[in-house]
Amino acid sequence: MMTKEETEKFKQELKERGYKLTPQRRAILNVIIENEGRHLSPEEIYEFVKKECPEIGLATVYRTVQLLEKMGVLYRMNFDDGVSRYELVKNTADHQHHHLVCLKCGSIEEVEDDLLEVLEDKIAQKYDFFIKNHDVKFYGFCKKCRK
Amino acid sequence: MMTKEETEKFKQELKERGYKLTPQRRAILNVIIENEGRHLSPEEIYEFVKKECPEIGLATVYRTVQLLEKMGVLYRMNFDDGVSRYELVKNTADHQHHHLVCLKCGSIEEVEDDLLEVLEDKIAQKYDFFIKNHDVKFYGFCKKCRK
DNA sequence: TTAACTAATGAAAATATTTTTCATTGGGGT
DNA sequence: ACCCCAATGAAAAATATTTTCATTAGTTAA
Ligand SMILES: [Zn+2]
Ligand SMILES: [Zn+2]
Ligand SMILES: [Zn+2]
Ligand SMILES: [Zn+2]
Repeated sequence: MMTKEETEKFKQELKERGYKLTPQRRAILNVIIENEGRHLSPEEIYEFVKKECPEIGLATVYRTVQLLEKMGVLYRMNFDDGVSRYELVKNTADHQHHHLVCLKCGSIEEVEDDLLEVLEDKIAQKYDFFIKNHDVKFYGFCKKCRK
Repeated sequence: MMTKEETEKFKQELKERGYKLTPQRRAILNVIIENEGRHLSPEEIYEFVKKECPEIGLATVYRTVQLLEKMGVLYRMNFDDGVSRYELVKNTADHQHHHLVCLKCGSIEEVEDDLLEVLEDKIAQKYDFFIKNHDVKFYGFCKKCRK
């Protein structure tokens, strides 16, 4: 659950862009914060948020995650399972972290280490391409599934 | 256009798995080969292949690219533009190459250098995860769009 | 506090991509 | 040439997402 100060900060950020703080938006952001690390889909967020906000519509969830993405609060990701998934942007790192996707059990693990500076510098030079962010997934088999 | 030998090889690979060589499959693979580097979607493949095979159905294109993916001939990729895109698996490298995606013009450039061995070794150790392949996209601005 | 303005909402319809169904065709082995 | 069953095209269905629209409700300023 967001603290009063966090809610106030969120309200401010919305206001700056001409948006309003609604109970639905607060509830959706709460669900995402409370499930940090889970990479929820709109449908999954909807199921959680209905507990708090039973009258909410799925379209509002879609609209809100898109809004939060535009505001830089969320990242949208695609793990090739047919749905978009969202996670909080960590303001500690300027680039998105990497993901380990298990081909057997589908688990998604986060990788702290970035370690792409060398490669990115090389690419920037060789291809004359300014890199703003990256999307790095490693597919393979997790510890559990290799036993 | 595939040579007679390439077609024969394709037919063999199909046969090994109990599949048949149809004019549709040949035409679809031809389109993909002739557009190497273009990352075509099923709909785009369909438009090309209709010139050769006007009676073909879109469902056959979908079925065929999935078959070719299962056979290890194609990779399916997602550039977040709402469609799947396919490209030939290059049998020179064991891992898929990286892509530079321009956030302005949408162009997709391929990166020869892999340079992920160090990172992958580190991940394999630290996270006890066996890496089979990766999906690496760099988002940013291409040379042309930075002018 | 109230009134006014307009953004946001829920429900339903629409859209877009992909998959499935099913009757028919045709590849490939005999 | 014949048979078997995999493959096909067309249409329907399934799935995820977006849009429409009438109504509700934040926010601001009188
Ligand atoms: Zn696993
Ligand atoms: Zn993550
Ligand atoms: Zn560009
Ligand atoms: Zn490529």
